[in-house]
Amino acid sequence: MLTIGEQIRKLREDKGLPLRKVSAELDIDQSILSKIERGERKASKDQIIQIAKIFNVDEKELLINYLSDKVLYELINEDLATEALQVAEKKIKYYKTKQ
Amino acid sequence: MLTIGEQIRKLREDKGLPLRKVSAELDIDQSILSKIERGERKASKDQIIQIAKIFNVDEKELLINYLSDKVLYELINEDLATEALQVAEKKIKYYKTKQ
DNA sequence: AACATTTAGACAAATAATGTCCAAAAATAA
DNA sequence: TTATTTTTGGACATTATTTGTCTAAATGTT
Repeated sequence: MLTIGEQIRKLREDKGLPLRKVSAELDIDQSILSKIERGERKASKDQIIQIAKIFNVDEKELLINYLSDKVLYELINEDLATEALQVAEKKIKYYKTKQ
Repeated sequence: MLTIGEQIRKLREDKGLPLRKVSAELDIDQSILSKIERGERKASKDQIIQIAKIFNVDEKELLINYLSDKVLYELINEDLATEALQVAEKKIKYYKTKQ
């Protein structure tokens, strides 16, 4: 189970690319990409989509990892995280059927 | 199934209190509380805890509703919301056992 | 009508997000 | 070891978001 940052680093290292190359494609400074990979900064949704393209991997899978990390980040310091997630699931289902 | 805002409004109206009174206790303008109740603004965690005290209701229950709403808000426009939530649950469990 | 309550929106201040740039540290190659 | 490349840390700037005040308009109540 990898964080989105770890997954990006793995994709990059598996191709033997330096931060410089990938960050150039993303049009951001390499230090930002370094921070994203180490979880010190968050990527944007657009950046994740671009990364999926760059490494030719399934966009959905990457986005799911990205989104679940965002949720994790929001709840990780909460005692009631598990309970909140379960209620969130019910709510999501409820509002999805409503739409 | 009420949003945290709807729940707060219900608590307040059941006691017949005007926004003015409750917002004074929370030390915010009444227009802010009005917006919180209608989901136009987000409350802070501290405000939720204070609201639980003001209305003498279970703090945990209110916090779970608050946190799940925050998650919902983050995912409601995402096609992959359900999938992300399920992965988030696995991750939470994983990181909880690690700690 | 008079009064109380709620809502809308312009505005301001504080905080968070997002990036650049450069130098230091670490890893790799010669 | 020295040189080179890559990665990381942090100061700084800019922009966006959050969080609030204030006032006036809208709505509800007596």
